[in-house]
Amino acid sequence: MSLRSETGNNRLDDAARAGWLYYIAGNTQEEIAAKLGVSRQSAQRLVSLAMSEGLVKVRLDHPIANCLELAERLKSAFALDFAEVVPSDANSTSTTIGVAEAAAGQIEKWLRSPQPIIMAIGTGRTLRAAIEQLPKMDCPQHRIVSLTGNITPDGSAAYYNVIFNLADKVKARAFPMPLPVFATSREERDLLHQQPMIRTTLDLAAKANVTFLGIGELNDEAPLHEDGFISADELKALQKSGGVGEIVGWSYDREGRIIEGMSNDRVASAPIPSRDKSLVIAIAKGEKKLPGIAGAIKRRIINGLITDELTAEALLAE
Amino acid sequence: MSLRSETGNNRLDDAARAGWLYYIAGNTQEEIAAKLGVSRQSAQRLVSLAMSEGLVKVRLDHPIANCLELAERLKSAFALDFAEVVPSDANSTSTTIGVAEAAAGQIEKWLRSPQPIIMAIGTGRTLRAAIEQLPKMDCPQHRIVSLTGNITPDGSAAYYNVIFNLADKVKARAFPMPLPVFATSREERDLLHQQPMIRTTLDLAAKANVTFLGIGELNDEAPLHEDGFISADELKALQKSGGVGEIVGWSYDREGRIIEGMSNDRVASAPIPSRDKSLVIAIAKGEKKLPGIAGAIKRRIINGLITDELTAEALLAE
DNA sequence: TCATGTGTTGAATAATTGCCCAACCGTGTT
DNA sequence: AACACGGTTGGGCAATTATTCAACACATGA
Repeated sequence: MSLRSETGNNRLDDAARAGWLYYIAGNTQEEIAAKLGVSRQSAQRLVSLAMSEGLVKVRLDHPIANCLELAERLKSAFALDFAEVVPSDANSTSTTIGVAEAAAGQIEKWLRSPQPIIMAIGTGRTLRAAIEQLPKMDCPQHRIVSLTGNITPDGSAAYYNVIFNLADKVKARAFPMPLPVFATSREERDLLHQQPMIRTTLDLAAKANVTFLGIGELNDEAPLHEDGFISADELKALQKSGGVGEIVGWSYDREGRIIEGMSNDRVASAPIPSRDKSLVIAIAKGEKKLPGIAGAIKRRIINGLITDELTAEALLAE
Repeated sequence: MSLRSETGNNRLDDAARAGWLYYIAGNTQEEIAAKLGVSRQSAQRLVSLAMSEGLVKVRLDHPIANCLELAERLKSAFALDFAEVVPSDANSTSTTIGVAEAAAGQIEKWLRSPQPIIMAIGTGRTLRAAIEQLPKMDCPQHRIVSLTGNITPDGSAAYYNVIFNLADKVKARAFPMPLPVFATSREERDLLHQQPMIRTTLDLAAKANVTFLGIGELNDEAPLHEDGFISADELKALQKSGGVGEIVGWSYDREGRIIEGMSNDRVASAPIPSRDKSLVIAIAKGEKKLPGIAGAIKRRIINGLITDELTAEALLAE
């Protein structure tokens, strides 16, 4: 089917072909090998390549009773407007597996709307994993706005700022914030926010219909620190003031109170959109994020949550 | 009743859970069995249940996926024994790009067979482009037979008769038809076909294991006319009789019926090999050829097709 | 009560898949 | 020319998954 000696692009093509024959047409790898004219081992490699390159996307479409029930209980216990709970895999240490797929499902659902919507996007590893699960789409009617700056302290683009990936994949208009994630001072931040272009983006963010964001922990592996946005001293200070979690850079304590001063004075992120007029959905799971999630839902910093069974149970046990 | 439906629900629940652990979390069935507290076999059954019940949805996010699906649909809609669809490039006006490479791949695959085969070859621009894509090979075990004469009305070799190019490239024995493409009359054609050497070639063609050929349109740019095989008047007459396409010189209408009389009386080509006992694969794409392709598959003048996405969709839309 | 049909189970086994390794190929460097 | 290197290939084998089969549970209706 394919000639030898061709480029890497062709390799992905073959991988897609193999993946299709395997996962959709149900061929064995031996049959695929025959059809593609390669050895069985190569067919196996192509199939696994299709998977590892994310060409193949698996989604599970069934409301598992326990998860549904947990979601309902979460909604009623914390006055959430939206909750989704996915099964837990006790052994897995991944902080994204499962919730990323579920988040992708939700994001896709919103984007399928023919009515134009404004979707605000936070940042983080979980969100990035979710975006990766999204299929290619064509949604020119929607606008996607970033809640955070996209420039790191060293001047490079922030890796976990995923608005470009998202807008690219779904062909929607993107409104990034061409700002550092943190300004050097409150004054600079306020000044930056005065700029007309930034103003427009901030206004757009405030009008978002739905927001998807992650929750960062503020323990010693806080992503805010690991990614170089705040110093070790600042992290310590935040912890001392009771900081347990962080959303688009805004740190808060276990009661969900935004901490006054410190790094919060410098966050250049947009304010989190209204939880009265729109859905603000956090995607987060895991024991380490528990205090952060608990704080965020307590004061309705968010009003929607995608998490897993274990986390849901822990939240309800409090 | 409630008990029954409850157990059924639980079973599906477990299936969903097992499917989730398997496809999303990447557990082995043994791990799943341990987590769900069932035997490994039961876990396997749950996983396969999740799949067969459609709980698990697999998607392939790559342009090739659509092509493979279209190929399957073509096969089932038109009872084809073979179909391949390549991605369309809407910008390109080439009538060969993509399909030529795919055809080359198929031809190569057949030629790689260690068992001796007989391959019949039609004529045309698309086929020529396909042959050009072929790598050099060494296939003395195979025989390649031309379905058409190789002499133009002016006595020169027909340019789009590609059997020599092909046989040369793959070092197989070639059986051309040392005849004009069209005789001057039915009587002459029949007489020519009586010649022992031609007889042998015709017999060989009838025994072909696989045939590759192109489809010519019968609009005002009909290659049959442009290459000087039929006059403008003859073309008009064919069009008037409903002619929409032509295969190795045989003209047919939109129902795939070979047109009686006219140029068909003079075609010196071999009959198209059996579609019951062998594969007859046409390589054709493009809007202009659409009626020709549609007619040919309708009556199974061919039982295999290599085309592109747009053409495949148009064929299926009829 | 008992045959009967339906559906589930685990053991055994067959089929398929995943992985390691040595060999090989093309490329660039000394 | 010799050589190292990154990447690919197919053989061999171990792990995993699918299927078959006999046994069994259980509801149903005679």
